[in-house]
Amino acid sequence: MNENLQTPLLAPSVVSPSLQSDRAGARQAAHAESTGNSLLGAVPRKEYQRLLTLLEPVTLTFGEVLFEPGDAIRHVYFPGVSLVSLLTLVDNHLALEVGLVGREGMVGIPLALGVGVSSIRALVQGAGVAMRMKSAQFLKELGQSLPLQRAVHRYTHALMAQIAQTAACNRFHVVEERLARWLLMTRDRVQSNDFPMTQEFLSHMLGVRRVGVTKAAGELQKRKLIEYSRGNISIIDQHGLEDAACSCYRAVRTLSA
Amino acid sequence: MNENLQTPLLAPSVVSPSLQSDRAGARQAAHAESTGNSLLGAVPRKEYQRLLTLLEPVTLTFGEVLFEPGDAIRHVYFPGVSLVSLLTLVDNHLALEVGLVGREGMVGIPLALGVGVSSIRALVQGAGVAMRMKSAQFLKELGQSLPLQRAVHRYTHALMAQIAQTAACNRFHVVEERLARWLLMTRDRVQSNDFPMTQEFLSHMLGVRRVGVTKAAGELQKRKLIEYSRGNISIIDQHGLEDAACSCYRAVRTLSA
DNA sequence: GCTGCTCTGTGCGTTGGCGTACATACGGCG
DNA sequence: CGCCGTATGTACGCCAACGCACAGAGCAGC
Repeated sequence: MNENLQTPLLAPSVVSPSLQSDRAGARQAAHAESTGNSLLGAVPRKEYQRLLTLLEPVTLTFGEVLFEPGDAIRHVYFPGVSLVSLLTLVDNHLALEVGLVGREGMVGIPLALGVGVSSIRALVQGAGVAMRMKSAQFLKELGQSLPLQRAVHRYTHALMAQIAQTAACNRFHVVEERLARWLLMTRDRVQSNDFPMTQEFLSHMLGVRRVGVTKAAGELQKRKLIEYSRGNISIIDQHGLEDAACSCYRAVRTLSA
Repeated sequence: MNENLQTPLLAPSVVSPSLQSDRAGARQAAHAESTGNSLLGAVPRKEYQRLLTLLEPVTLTFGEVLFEPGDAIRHVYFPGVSLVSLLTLVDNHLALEVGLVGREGMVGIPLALGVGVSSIRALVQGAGVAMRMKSAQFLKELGQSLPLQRAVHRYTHALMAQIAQTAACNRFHVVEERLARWLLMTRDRVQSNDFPMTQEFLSHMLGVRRVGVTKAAGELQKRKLIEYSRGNISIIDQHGLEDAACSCYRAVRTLSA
């Protein structure tokens, strides 16, 4: 697999007006800035401060695998400016992304459901910072903090909805629509209009051939919705891209709001 | 849509030896017999008795919709000898099954995650009996009973895994393999080798054309794995069918165990 | 400035599933 | 017994995506 995506995804110094008006932005409490994670940001300041003492900042590097199917979950991760893909493996070699976790969520949901073993692969797809907590401590905190429990449960539901929507999307929509959707979802999570991303990598996420991505991306570029070259993609027409994406994009965003 | 499936799915008077040795059977507590639901069966007898007083037996009829996307969840359902499909809708007309709930689970998981609105359609696919509880009472019980909470959480995880696996399955496997898998999963839940089922209906579950099902089912019949005629399907070679199914069948069964 | 690697683009033939249309077969009901 | 509705089967052209193979193109390092 290529390794050219190890460059961290940097938060843009200037956030576009349209991003600021996004629901995700509105939901994020001000005190979340020290972690960058808005799920943690949803708990009251006092408890948040306590959680902070248990959280360890880590740098996630591109291609890093947090869990494989069958692995014990040792830590839960709260991405800041980083991005983690949840992949289902099938037949021991094919992979398909079923979920995308950024600052709005956490990695390690099964633990919150009393299951200590991952059934999917969690792959770092955008390098950057995250906070993590030992599983045992997380469980303890979860038992003591109702707000944390609520936030985690709420996110669990959003993730389930996302996975279900993705399932249907993969069945009914063509590559070009799905690619557009994926780029938009990634953009929402890294809050930047350009990010490192090869077609090879995209092909694994979408579960198609690399040439399928080449064709779809070429078409989007021809229509002046995106630009890309050698592992970097820029969204240049967000609204146009939303029109090019399937309805699943707006559907999932509504559910997560 | 056809209506010939309103015949209740009857539990066979004689359960085959292979079914008895299934993990699902082993997990089911004896006192669950009054509801037929093994999720409820996982809570201790004492609490179970209390839950019983709050549960109302209902008969689910084929084609009945328990929730549509956006609906408030008024009751949670614990199927006995009945079967509920969870469908994701896309573009307002296409539907795809992402989950299948039988006696091993419950319908209305979002409620347990603090979300009172369904994001999917829950469609009765096999008529029969179920128990239901008012949402408010369910939430109250959930807050008071750790064993119930554990059982629900555990099932939530299994359902998520099932949905994720289904997503990949729909992407990578051909209709014939998916059909075989679906028949086996249904069999596990109704605990019978034959059940009413039209190809038209199957096509909606698998998200393919009816003729696609005709072709795949014809092939399976030619190979003497199943038999069918006018809305009834019989599995005549379970092991052969398991070989014909994709690996997802065994994968999901392992996860749910 | 050349070499080498990675990323991207193109060109086959193949295929699984699609949309549509129509043809047969079973079974209940009058 | 014959009719009719539903279930199932067959046929045809079409297309998105497949697997495979190889050709340019940009960037890095020596």
